[in-house]
Amino acid sequence: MPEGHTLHRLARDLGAAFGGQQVTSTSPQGRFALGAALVDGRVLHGAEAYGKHLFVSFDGVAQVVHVHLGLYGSFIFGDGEAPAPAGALRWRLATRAKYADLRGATACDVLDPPEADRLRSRLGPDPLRTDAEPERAWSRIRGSRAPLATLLMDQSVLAGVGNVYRAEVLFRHRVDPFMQGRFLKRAQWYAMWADLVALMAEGFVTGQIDTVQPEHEPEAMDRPPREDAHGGEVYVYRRSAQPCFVCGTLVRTREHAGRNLFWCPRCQRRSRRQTPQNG
DNA sequence: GCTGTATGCAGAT
DNA sequence: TCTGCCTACAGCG
Repeated sequence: MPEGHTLHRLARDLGAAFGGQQVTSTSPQGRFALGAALVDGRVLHGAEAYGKHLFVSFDGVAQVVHVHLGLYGSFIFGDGEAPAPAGALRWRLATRAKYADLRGATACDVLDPPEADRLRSRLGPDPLRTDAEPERAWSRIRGSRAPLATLLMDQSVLAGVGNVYRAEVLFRHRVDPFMQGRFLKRAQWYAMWADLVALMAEGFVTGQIDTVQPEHEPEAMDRPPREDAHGGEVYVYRRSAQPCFVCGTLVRTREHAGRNLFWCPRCQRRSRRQTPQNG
């Protein structure tokens, strides 16, 4: 479930499991053989997330290992001796006591410091980082004719927000996903930012995306158990054609820039003042 | 066993 | 706007 909170959890877990320890680093699948060998036998110095990107550093090596999970990637942690590698195992970090297996990642490569800087500099502010500057995102949004649904998923505007948090934060602020960025008010943006900071911090702690306020929780009896990968209760994400928890209108979905977008057409109706002159 | 789907993104067109 | 890519799993026949 790789939105930003997942990567920050991963960074924390990698640091806790291997920080300050000498690790073996291998790529049984072979696709990351050179990179894995570069840090094999080194002491893992630390792991840090920027948006959906993970950077792992090692003592005595200037380069960092960069991981992006993409849609399918996962890091699985285990205790004890690692089992014999099976399937497409991109990267394995291990000590005698623990191991971590990376599969399916879009990116797992070695970056030298300038490359890592370049990557980080093209990312917008990350709500889970204390060094984030939400004004940078605002400066991109305020003049933009692109719809908010596009802007919130653009990692150069805002880093770490994915399809679930996008849908949920727009709903929680009753904002029409198709409204152009230039019609969003500054106060609205800062309220959404503060909300993302809080929601994603909670996601970081719990490992779930849970966005529904207690007063909107549906009756437990009426609710099928949720098996979705995001794990928590959400207002609109993947709830198409189900009644909105707030107004009962059926949640809508539409493909937008190659991704599924979900919203409540009543709660997130465009106000007259937000409507562009040309329609 | 096959098909569809998924919390993502880069590169080509 | 499109295609490709990486993996796992549910649902289906």
